[in-house]
Order: sequence, then C-alpha cells, then structure tokens
Amino acid sequence: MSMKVHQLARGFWEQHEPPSLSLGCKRLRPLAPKLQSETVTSADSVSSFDLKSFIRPESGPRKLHDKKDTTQVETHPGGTRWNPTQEQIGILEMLYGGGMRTPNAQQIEQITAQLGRYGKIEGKNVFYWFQNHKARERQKQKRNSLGISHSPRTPTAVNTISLDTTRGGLLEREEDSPYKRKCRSWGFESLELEESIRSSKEEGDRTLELFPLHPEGR
Amino acid sequence: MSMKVHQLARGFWEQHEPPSLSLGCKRLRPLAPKLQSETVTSADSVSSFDLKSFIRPESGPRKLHDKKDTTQVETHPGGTRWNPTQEQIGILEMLYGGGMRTPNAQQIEQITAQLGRYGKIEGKNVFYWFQNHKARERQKQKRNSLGISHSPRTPTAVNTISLDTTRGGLLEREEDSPYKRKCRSWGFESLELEESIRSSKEEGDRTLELFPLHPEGR
DNA sequence: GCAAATTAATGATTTATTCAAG
DNA sequence: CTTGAATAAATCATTAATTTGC
Repeated sequence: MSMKVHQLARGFWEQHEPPSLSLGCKRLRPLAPKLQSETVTSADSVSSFDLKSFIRPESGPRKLHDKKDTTQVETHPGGTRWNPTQEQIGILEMLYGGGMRTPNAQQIEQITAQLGRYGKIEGKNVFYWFQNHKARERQKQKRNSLGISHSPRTPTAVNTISLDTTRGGLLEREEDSPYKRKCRSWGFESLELEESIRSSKEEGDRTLELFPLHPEGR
Repeated sequence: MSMKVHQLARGFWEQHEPPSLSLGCKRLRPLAPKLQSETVTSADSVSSFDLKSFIRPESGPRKLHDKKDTTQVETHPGGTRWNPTQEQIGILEMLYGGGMRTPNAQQIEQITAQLGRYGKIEGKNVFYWFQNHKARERQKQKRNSLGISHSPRTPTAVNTISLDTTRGGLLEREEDSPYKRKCRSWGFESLELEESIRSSKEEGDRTLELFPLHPEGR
C-alpha cells in the first residue's frame, strides 16, 4: 500500500537558471583546495542517456578524468548529480547550524534561489541535502557516543564559545529529535485534498544532543 | 478512491524509475570530503587584504575588491557603515525567514564568516541587522494589520507563491500549537491558507512570521 | 608526474515506521 | 483496521580525493 509512483508534482521546482552568471567556477583540481565549479552551462538535459545502465564492468575503466586538454571539460552530457560549491555548502551548513532541519517548500524555494547564485541547483538538492545531513550528523553522533562509552561528560563539547548574554534561547534548539514531524506540505496544485495540518508535538528526543554542532565536519 | 490524489502527493521529484533506467537528474559533484571550513573560509585572508586601505585610506572601507558579483546595491558611499551586498541581504533574509531572530555569538560568528565572502562585514553588523530587521518587520506588520484583513481564501492567489506556512518549522521553539503534524509543501502552489490564518494565533511572541520573502519570484 | 585503481563522502532513491484520520 | 501523509533509515550510485604503479 504504499504508493505507487507517480510523478506529477515536481515540476515546478526545477531550477530555473539563475540570472546569468553562475559563476562559481572552479572544479578541477583534485586535491587540495577545492573549488569545483563547473561552468556547465547548458546542461539541463535531463534526458539522460542512461549510460549508467551500461553497467560497470567490474574493474573497467570508469570515468577518469583524462580529459585535460580538450576545451570542454567533460560537460557531462547527461547531467549528473548536483555538485555543491563551497559557497553553497557554507550557506547550507550555516542554516543547519541555525537550527534548520527540514525546510518547507517555501523555504526551500528561497534557499534555492539564493544558492542558485553560486551554481546550478534545484530545490530537491536542497531538500536532500538537509535530509542527508541530518541523518549523517545523527549517525556520526551516535557512533561517537558509543565510542565514548566512558567519558563522564564530554560530549562533544566543542565550542564553549557561547556567548550568552541574555538570551538563551534563540532559535535552535531542536536538535534533531527522533520524530518530529515538521511541517511541510507537498501541496501540489489544487487537489481537493485538504491537508490537514496537524501537528504533532514534538519531540521525544532521545539522546540529547547538545548542539548540532558540526564545526568543520566533513 | 483516493488513490489518485495520492499520487500527487507523493511525487517526489521524479521518483521511481520505471523499468530500468532512466534516472532523473544529475549533475554536479557530490562527495568528497571537503572542508569548507578551513579551505576557503578564510574570509579573513581575503579581507586581510585590505584593499581598502589602498584605495581610499581615508574614506574608509569600501568593498570593492574584485567581486565579480552581481549587482550590488551598494553604492556605498564610502562611509564607514556596513554596506550589505545583495548576497548578504539575501542570505540574512533567508535566515530570518527560517526563523532566526537573535543569533547567538557562535551563530553570528558563523554567519559573519560566510557573509565575509561577499564583502566586508563584522559580527556587529549581523547582530544589528537582526535587531533592526526584527523591529522593522514588526512595525510593518502592525501597520498592515490595521489596513488589511487577511483574506481567508484568496482564490486568486493560487499561483502566487506566497504563503506563509506558519512557522515553518524550523527551528524555533514551538511551544504552542495545537496543530502538530506539519506538512510540507513542495510545490509551492497551494499551500494552506488556512494555516496562515491560524498561525496568527499562535505566534505569540515572535510575531508571526510572515516571511518577508522578497519577491523574487521566479 | 601522470593516471588507473581504490577509498571516502555524500547526493539520490527506496523502504520501513510512525502518527493521525476515517 | 485501513489508508494517507511525512519522515527517518537503509541502500544505491557517483564522483572528488587518495593511493598506487609505472
């Protein structure tokens, strides 16, 4: 019972190209500084060739980057997955650090619009980024907590920077709770379905996480 | 009976691939360890340049370094005050839209570091921006509330992106609210208007978040 | 020094769970 | 008890980063 496929909705998020430049040029450069970029103009060919179905022979050559001289860098024909730039990652982490966990459509749209300045990006990329980042931070934390079976406290105490001064609460908090449904609505055009928006109160938090904290993670 | 409805809802972006291939989208680069923090983040280094001093010592800071950047509103007069760039404003509004109101020191530090990429900025600028923006949104809202009554249904508005999703849920605290499950709207078309209405009740203190949302529309 | 081969991250999908409505 | 909605967990897939061999 779950669902079947259907693809309908989606379309509107699909990227629109930023204005004109996207800049971000960087890419290449294997190690060290990373700045990838792409200049990929065009592209959006979503059509997809399905090269992937080619299989990957066990060890056969894969994509290597031997194309160095040609004028085009690959251009990756069909399209590939989103490749965030430093700016994009920085902003996303900033948002995450601020407490954002599952942005709703409106927010995704807004974020996407902003990040689009630094490189090609679509709403779904933003959505997935939050999903994955959240999940992986959780794993990471879980791993650590296990590993540290004995430390008295020392959670990751990282920054104790803090600042305090009044306030204490600002936005975040809300680390990830296990289950908390946050609001989102996949509304697509008008259907009649009215979504009830209900909410569940949140958290049941397990594990406390002091802070999202991911200073330099990755 | 309701099956069809369902379809819309679920439609993630392209969802399943039918039989064999296909795929959907792809594009840029994904993984790899990046350290954004260290690598590029060095806004400092950049700033350390101090072009400003080169240029107009007496006039004060300017941000001009070669930014390719897009439009910059800054006409900055050369004064000493912070002159935000479009990117900076966009990001700040995005954070505000996400619910951030009074970032703590750590967050300010982080935000400042990120925004430093786009132009000269100091932590206090970030702090003041939030203070001022919050206060001014509140004023604006107060004015509007007098003149306007929210229309409940706004039929026409369907397309407009707008909406407010009530708290979006991100970070903030959610003390209240009866409604709990949230729904996300991915396509931004219809969201729940009702929600917005109700939202008014909830926000006690933070005053609603109608998102400032700049009309960038797309 | 290159570039194939390997590894590590992480984007994108799929599946399972959870909660609420009917 | 069944069904819809939404998220988290698990998994798959791809490519940047590294290592290795010449």
